[in-house]
Amino acid sequence: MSRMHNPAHPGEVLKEWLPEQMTVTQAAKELQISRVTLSKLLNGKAGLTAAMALRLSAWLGTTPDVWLGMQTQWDLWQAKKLPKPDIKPLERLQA
Amino acid sequence: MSRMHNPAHPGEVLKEWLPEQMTVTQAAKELQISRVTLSKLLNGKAGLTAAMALRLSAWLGTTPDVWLGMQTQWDLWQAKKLPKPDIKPLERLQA
DNA sequence: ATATGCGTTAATTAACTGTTTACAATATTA
DNA sequence: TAATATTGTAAACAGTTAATTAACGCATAT
Repeated sequence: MSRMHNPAHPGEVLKEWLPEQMTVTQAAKELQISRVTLSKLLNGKAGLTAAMALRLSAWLGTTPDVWLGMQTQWDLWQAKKLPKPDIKPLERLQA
Repeated sequence: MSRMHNPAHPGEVLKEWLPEQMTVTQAAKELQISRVTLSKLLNGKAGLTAAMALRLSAWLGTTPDVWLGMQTQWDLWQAKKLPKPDIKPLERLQA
């Protein structure tokens, strides 16, 4: 019953972690990635990879799992929107 | 302190869910994917996608999160093996 | 021998991340 | 006002990956 609502894109959440006066350019520099890559992530134009999760955790002092987990939930939500194949549950002999 | 050891590839775990006499060909048919796709997954030659997690959950009666979570842990483990950039923790004013 | 079924590999396609470069629009500052 | 900085976006490129179909080697059965 949990996770019923459209999960936020990890980039949206990341925005809230950036200090008020920190520019995207500066943040990208500290994360040692290109400004374009960070911009796309922040604006939901790219996914959050495992490598990026490690960078964020090192920078922000979180666990990488948090970030990657957000991406996972996002991916699942997107996948659920697609037409689903009609898969018959596996018949187990003697449940 | 958890997840210290090399996590199993989701395909390895999936193997244990297949009934003894079930062939890869038959399982692929029920999952409505090609036999090649399933074979590669089972042998760790491909990752477990969100769409696949939904198929598996429909077929095996689990949550999709379980499968996708395994892939997440696997991805993280692999990413940790790569050379990591030296990222300085973000200086927060007044922690 | 012939055919059928099985699992894996090969080749191809499509999609995606990340980079650099470039450009337009908007802010900031001198 | 004029110069500078920032941002979002796009194009082009390289590298990776999932998925498909075709093809291969191997086994088993007819």
